[in-house]
Amino acid sequence: MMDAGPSWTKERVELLKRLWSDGRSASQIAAEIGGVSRNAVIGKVHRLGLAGRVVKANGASPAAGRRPRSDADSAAETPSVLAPAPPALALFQSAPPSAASGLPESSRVTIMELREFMCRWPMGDPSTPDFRFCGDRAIAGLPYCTHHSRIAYQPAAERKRDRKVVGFR
DNA sequence: CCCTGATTCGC
DNA sequence: GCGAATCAGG
Repeated sequence: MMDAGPSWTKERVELLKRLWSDGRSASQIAAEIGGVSRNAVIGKVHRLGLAGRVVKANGASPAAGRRPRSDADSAAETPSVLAPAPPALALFQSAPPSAASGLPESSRVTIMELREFMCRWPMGDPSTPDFRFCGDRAIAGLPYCTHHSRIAYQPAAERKRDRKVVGFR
């Protein structure tokens, strides 16, 4: 039989649509469908016009896949905007600089900005207005992002002794 | 570093 | 149409 590669059959497309609308990530869908990469899934999703599950407020993320491989323009690249002064919000007065250990603390959102797919790891004192949630992309089915999931779900064997107070920070 | 989706473009 | 490469961001 000349069964070429398992392309996007109607069944596979329907499965894709279903999983995508179901909120599964591209990589998860790719793994579930099998035989395709997450890029393939994303590409197909876009061609199907399914992209943009999340309604962004105001085209907040225009930047994405440019392809600088064309050296032609790379030569004429203009550095332009240099970022001289980082705002450096001094958010948590109780947060020492000891975060140098590599603590991501990337996004931080208020409870109003918190979405289902965002990490609910509490950060700061809940009794103060500075209180935020981590807000990173949560692992599907879990309330936390990958980083905080590792903290929250430590194997008992590993945290036996080194269990420093994880405290919400 | 892990992940996420977005985009471009050679095939 | 397809998806790897690449990008930006969490």
